[in-house]
Amino acid sequence: MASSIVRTKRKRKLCLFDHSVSSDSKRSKPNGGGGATSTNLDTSIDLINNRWTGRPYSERYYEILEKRRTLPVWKYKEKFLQELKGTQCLVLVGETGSGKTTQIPQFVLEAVAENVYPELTRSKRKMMIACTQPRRVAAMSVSRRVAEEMDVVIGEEVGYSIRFEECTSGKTMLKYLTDGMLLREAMADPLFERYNVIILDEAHERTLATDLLFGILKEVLKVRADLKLVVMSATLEAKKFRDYFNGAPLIEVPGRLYPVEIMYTQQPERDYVEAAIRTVAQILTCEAPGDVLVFLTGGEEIEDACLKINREINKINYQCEIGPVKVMPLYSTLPSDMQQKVFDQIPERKIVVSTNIAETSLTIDGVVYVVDPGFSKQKVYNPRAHVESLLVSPISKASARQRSGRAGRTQPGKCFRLYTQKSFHNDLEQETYPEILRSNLANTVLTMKKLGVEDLSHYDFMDPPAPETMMDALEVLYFLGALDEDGNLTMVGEIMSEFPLDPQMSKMLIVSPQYNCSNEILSISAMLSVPTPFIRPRDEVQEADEAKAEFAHIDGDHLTLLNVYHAYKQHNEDPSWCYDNYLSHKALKAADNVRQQLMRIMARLNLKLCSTDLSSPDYYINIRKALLAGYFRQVAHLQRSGQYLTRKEKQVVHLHPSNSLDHKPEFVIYNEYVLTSRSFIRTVTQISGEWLVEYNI
DNA sequence: GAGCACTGC
Repeated sequence: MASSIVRTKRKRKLCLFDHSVSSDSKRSKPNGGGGATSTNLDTSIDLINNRWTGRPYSERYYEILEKRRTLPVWKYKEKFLQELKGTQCLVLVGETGSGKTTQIPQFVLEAVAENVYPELTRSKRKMMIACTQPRRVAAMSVSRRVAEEMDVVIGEEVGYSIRFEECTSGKTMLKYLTDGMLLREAMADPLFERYNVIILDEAHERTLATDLLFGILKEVLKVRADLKLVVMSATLEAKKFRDYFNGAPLIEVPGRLYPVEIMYTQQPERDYVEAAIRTVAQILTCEAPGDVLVFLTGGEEIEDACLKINREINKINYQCEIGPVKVMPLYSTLPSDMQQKVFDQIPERKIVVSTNIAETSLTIDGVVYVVDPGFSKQKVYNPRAHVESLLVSPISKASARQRSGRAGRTQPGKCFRLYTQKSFHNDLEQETYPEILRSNLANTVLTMKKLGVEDLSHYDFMDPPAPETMMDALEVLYFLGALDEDGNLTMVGEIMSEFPLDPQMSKMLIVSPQYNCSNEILSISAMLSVPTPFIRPRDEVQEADEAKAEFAHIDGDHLTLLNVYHAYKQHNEDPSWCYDNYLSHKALKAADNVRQQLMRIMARLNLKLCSTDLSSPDYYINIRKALLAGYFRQVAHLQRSGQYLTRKEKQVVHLHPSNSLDHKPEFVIYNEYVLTSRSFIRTVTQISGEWLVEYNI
């Protein structure tokens, strides 16, 4: 993989964006038919024909139905439907394997169709049920499964809606969607008028979107008697949900997992990675066959641990035969084909060393042993320093239970917790802190304002964020011109809320036509919205850095990213070109996708798509000025000492070594502040001190 | 001269 393949010259520009803009109005419209509800009161009457399609049921339908009936949640069907009769809001606790995600929405759909809840169908509203999921893959795969169970075509009666993909039609009665998507819909439809029942699934995960939906829906229920809400959760925190929703009835459904034996260490471990490796060795030598899942905190740590585990295995193999073993890393930034390997059926015994991704997002069947050192990287927000950072922190009890459950999916298993039982009981928090308490809330506050929340200080959050965090968010929005002195949304704020981006980035996009560089700012925004495209394999560090240098722009990383995007388009999005240049095709494809979405929004808002002439000396100057228009609060100033100070908080920071600058400019804007071995500012671009004057900073 | 858990719009 010689870096000489790279032909793109530094500062090379391309004009790629003269093609016309397509319209964004692809949202499905309800069909004019109105009441799609059947009044068939007895489900057993029509055993031959599918009530939704009128077509005869397939054989497969009956096969699946047999299996569905054995799910724990089926025993609670009548009780659930009955309880829902007397209430607007209901909480259901169902642990892994209860079948709640696939079955409950179907129960609700049937009951509504049979007019069990006349209050819901009194209006002329078309029947529609929403079920939210925190993750896109889940929304998609669960809806596919449910369509199969109902013997209908996906996208017709049952569909899904996720970012970049709408799979619904006028016929759709049951829609799975991400919680973020439902929040987006609420912006245009604040009373959720297209739905009669909303189901918030995986509520225990407490994503930012779910937490916001809690508050909004609680209000909406007051004014919409023809709406019901079902909150589904996997943990005991459900009691908290019940209290929050004014004592809503609570139903508990058992899960279905094989028993998992929990082992604790006698003494606290000093080095959790070392302890994890030792535990794996013990499992291989002392325990019955079965795949092993080890939880660690990050990609680098995982790659390291994989090497060491392999070394251990070689040592053990000297002494005794333990059979073929395969060690596999798993983390989100791992290339997809490598990720896929953990799902392959292989003759060797699998040892998967994974981040939290295997705790909720991915399920690996066949795991019998789980090794849980009790840590994960978590986002924390410091409102004083205005920074989000990642810290290795102890997990919660709920998280520990979820991890151990991964050992009991196909047979009884064992979980080795690398901490003491006492520590589990005394030191671990009950639940992971909800995301809303760990985030910068600028975007959240903008969303709330758009949704019409006027008094943020008295908003009914399940867990209210720190007042400082809210103040900080209000301040950012005020300085960006999204809010006026009274905290009301301005015209600019309205426009900003249309973008699925942080407010700074939305602002930079909105003003970019004034700097005659919206095409370029679109590309940069898209690139900043995806993980870094630069791949740096540990044994090819030098080659990778050389490849990256071919794209480097001496004025800064934002412009380097622009060069990469342009080169990617120039090479027709060729995956092998990406590979040869140490670029992630996955990341670049994602950026291209984001860019298209942003471009459609720009067009819808009549924001001009334009570029400064490539040969003009202002080409890059305009781009840098537009960057500053969004990120003027993230400026660092070079001191005589050679250090940088952030302009606002006066924090000592250092340029991240990954930067592409060839010198230390007096002023830089930065995209990210990262707290690791030192305080770094990452993704930095040089700006001129004179440009700062108009921002009063 | 380091090293970005994981989602989501």
